[in-house]
Amino acid sequence: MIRSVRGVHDILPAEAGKWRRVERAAREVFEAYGYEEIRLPLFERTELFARGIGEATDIVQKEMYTFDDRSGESVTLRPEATAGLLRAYIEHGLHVLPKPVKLYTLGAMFRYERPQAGRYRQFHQLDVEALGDEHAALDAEVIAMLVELFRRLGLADRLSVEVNSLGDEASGCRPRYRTELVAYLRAHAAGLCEECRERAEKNPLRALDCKRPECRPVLDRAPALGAFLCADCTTHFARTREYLAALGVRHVVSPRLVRGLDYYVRTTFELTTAELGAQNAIAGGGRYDGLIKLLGGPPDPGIGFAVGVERVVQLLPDADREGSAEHRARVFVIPLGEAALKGVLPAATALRARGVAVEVGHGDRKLGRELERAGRLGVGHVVIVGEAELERGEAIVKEMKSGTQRAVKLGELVEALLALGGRA
RNA sequence: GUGACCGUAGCUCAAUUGGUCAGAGCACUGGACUGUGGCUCCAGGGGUUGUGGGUUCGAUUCCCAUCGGUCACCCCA
Repeated sequence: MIRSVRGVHDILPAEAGKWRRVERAAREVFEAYGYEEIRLPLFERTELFARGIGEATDIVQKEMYTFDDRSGESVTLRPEATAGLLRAYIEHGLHVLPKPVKLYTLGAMFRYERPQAGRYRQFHQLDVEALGDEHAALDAEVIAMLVELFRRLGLADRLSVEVNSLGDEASGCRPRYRTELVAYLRAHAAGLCEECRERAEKNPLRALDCKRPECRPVLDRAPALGAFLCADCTTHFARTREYLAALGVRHVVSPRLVRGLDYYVRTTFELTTAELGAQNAIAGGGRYDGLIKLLGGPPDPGIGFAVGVERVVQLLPDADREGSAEHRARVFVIPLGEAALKGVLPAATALRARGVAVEVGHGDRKLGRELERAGRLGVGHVVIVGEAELERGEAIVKEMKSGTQRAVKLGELVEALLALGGRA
């Protein structure tokens, strides 16, 4: 047997309904906020991710699906959507559109990682980016929209919203803080775990998020980023929070919220849940004002987020029997014998053309068996056509729930069933 | 990349210290019920016990390897 590749999963019909719910809700919410869909390639030149995500990040160093195509060019299955979306924004000159340019996309991403709860090699994200506008009101609107998505999915009260400001590379407040933090971590290396001592050199901000209790005393007294923010960043963050309050978005400031990608500046945010084990982040994003320029585009600011669809789906309750039958056949046609089958096919086709889902039996089974199948498929009505009915040019329409049935002329069958409408 | 636990029918799981132990329930197909269902009863199909080696008279059971699953670390959505 040929099995699927490690870390990838089939989404079977029983689960697909939940995915559709999530995707439908996302489209509705994003479009209500003025975002338009953009569809992007699943792979890009490796260089794009190396530059956009950061050479030093784990994603680029050890988690990318990278290979050479037949021309010898190195390409990579996208590990996230932002880099490719910005590439398209630059390549097609979308920056000439009225700002902010609001785009969303959804689909599969790939990372070569060891599978774990909520983390797979092919995973799916909803990705939203608002480009060319740095107003704090936009930061708040983006976060509010994300919360609205989860409210609509009935999950809002199982999530918490964390926000932080990382300062700015350009204004220098983040570099200043990083220098200070590294000095502090080195000075107190004795009180830190080995990993944190490494982080102090590699990625100092991430040390703040260490889960080991022995590191807490040192880390809790580390210099706080907030105190180092420049005047502009301080104001931007304060105003973002004011707008969030005005939008009614409850949130907590989490000084340790330091995202893993190099390009984030100023506002960062995350939606977390206590229900998914170690992979507790369900969505996250932030501002990346220098990234578009870094990728060769105009000096436009940007802010966006990604939602892990697998993690959202895990939080959704299983659809009940009614819900899962939503898209199944609503009418089950049971011909008895070959002649009846041929006689009823035109009506079935006509119904399908009118948007009614129809399942047609093959005419070679016992009526009782077919009714049993119809019952288990959960259809509302069955149409029975036997030889006797065929001779009279009729069919029997039976309502499954009540068991009542009546004869209908074959020529009037389509209209009769359509008239049953939603109750079918 | 590191570690822990796990791998028997499509699914959920049984199989006493290695000795008819390859089974049950659900699901599927057919029959009881010659054209009226969701119940019941009966029967059937389906497994080289993840794969490959090894120990043994004999391995689902013990050992090694490998592949996969799960969870955690690293990191991250």
